[in-house]
Amino acid sequence: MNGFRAASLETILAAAGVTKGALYHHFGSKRGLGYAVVEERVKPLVRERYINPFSEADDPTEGLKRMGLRMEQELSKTGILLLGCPVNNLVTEMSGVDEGFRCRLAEILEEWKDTICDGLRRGQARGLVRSDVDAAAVATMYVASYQGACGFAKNAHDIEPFTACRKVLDAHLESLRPERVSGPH
Amino acid sequence: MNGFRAASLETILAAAGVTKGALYHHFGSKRGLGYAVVEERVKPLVRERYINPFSEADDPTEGLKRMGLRMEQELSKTGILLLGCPVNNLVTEMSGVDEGFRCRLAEILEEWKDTICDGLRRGQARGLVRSDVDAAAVATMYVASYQGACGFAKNAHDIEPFTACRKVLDAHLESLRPERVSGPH
DNA sequence: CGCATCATACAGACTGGTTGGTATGCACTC
DNA sequence: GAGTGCATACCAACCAGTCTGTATGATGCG
Repeated sequence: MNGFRAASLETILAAAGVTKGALYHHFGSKRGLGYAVVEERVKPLVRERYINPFSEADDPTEGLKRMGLRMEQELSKTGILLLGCPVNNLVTEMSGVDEGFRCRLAEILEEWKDTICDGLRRGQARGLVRSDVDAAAVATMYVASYQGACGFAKNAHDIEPFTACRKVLDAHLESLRPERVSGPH
Repeated sequence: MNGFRAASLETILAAAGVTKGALYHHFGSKRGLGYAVVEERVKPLVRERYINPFSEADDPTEGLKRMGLRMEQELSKTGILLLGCPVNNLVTEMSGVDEGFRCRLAEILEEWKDTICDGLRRGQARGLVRSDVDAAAVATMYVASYQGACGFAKNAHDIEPFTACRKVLDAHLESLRPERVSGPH
């Protein structure tokens, strides 16, 4: 809710039930704790919740649709909508002021994008996706759009903008499918 | 760079060349200054730079393309990329902790979305846009996607993700055009 | 006109509270 | 007894906001 910098260390300590000594013994600084959270919590979370399920999907088109749906379900949980996407939050707050955060977040976004890109390319090879689509660009667009949609919904205090965005993106995915080469319309 | 809360009042004061007395005389609080900035700077900026040019465009499809291009040009100016989109920045930082900010930002996003929505509907009436597209949803998606693309590019320290995103969105716009009813392929 | 009165528009020192970080000390293990 | 893992008191820095003082200009009045 408060972001990294406005979050009081004392509050974090109290919530975690540890003392300042323990924290500085293990992490060295507030920043060190932040890095660890990104590496050991946020990154695995994105992997497990969005990246891996997409990788395992048979059809990248369906995989992307399910990714959007999954995110919407997550945001629909009580309280989560108001918190927003942790990646988007940290990107906005920290990428301009701390290289350590920026690089760690870039790793997450890149891995996310690359996985989608690979999936689309495999889809192209198997004739599930039109061969003239720029897989990398589409992958970038999907990651960016869903980040933006999270922000929009967060500010609206309403999941509706996210849903609207997802529907348009789902429709767009259909337009990436190859047209039937033969057969009746 | 620092966001609203981490920005020191003293620094703002020094940069603006005014004193604390003057600020508190006119704005009452730091928050009051923030509200004024959103209302009197950010909102007009979004209007003049993105909303109005789109309204004046003849073809909503072309209008949206130019909107993306305009945003990309803006982000390409030295230093701006690292700052990111002020609307996106404030949404992420403030919408969860301050209703005043949230409402003012929601006004901007809504006006932006509504203008695009109206443009698309007029386009539909004139046969420039397929009648089966959900204008409101598409409008929401465009605003959200460009916000997200700004964040992605900001974190990458590179305009490329924005460009990629814009190209896919431009291609998507073409798919919103009605298919030719008659004539040779 | 000349002077008093008052409101506005600041200037800047000051304050109470909070922050991240540190120094010291203690318990426990090897 | 040396080292590790922590607890806690403490600190300097910084913050938004307040308070007092003052310069300036308008207004009223004799």
